[in-house]
Amino acid sequence: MVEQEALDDVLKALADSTRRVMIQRLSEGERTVGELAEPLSMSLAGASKHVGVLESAGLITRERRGRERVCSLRPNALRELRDWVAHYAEFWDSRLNALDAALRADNAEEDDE
Amino acid sequence: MVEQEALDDVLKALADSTRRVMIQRLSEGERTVGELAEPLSMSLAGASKHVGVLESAGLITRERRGRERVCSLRPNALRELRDWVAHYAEFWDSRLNALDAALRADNAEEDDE
DNA sequence: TTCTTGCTCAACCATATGGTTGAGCAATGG
DNA sequence: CCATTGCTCAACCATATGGTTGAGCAAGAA
Repeated sequence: MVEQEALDDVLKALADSTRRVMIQRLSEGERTVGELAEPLSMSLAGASKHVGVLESAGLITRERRGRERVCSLRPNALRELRDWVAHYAEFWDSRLNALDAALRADNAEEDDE
Repeated sequence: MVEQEALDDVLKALADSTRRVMIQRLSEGERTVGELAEPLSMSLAGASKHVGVLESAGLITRERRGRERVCSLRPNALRELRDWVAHYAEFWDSRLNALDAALRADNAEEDDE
């Protein structure tokens, strides 16, 4: 059902704030590797590695265009993650609702604040 | 707004299939560390470390009960992750819809299959 | 008390990860 | 042609991660 391997790669790729910043920027539109690297206080080669991680996780694509490499988000790679999280978020929500109810009950009892 | 540090910990914790299995089992109910370790072809100490990672990411709690440590999921730690994913899933979905539309258009043209 | 169970902790090891630099290639500009 | 720009690759380094074993503590059983 769920391809655990792919989910692993996606989660590992996202578990780094540098790469999440890249995803953020790419959600605004295409960016070259250089553009992604620019605000990052890191060498270009370092940024390029991060791009590589995102690419092999299937989260983005890198396309040669002249001498630049243009990156764009790949819709659909996050699907699996979304489904996974949604599954547990459901569970979480029901727990939260139970918690809320309990807290409301407590507050009603105490009749304070 | 979003606590990047916490999100980092949550994503790192989940980016390991062993720990996701633990989450899965815990979603069915409380489990002791030993119970979580049992199906894992790994030493108890190893499993205990994984439990520690989940705990310090805020995803579960570990409570001493007699000589056992009982683990349970902590509702609400996944909230931030869910929100993050939901944000991008929205983006992803709109892209996917565009893709679907494009594909439908292609199929209509080809009028095949 | 003594033995056993359930677990944690510390030390250690191998490999993965995140970063660097330096070399070098391919495309564009002079 | 040659220089410059945009990037990748390989080598290297430090630290983090995932696992092991062995010691040991705390609680329950005998």
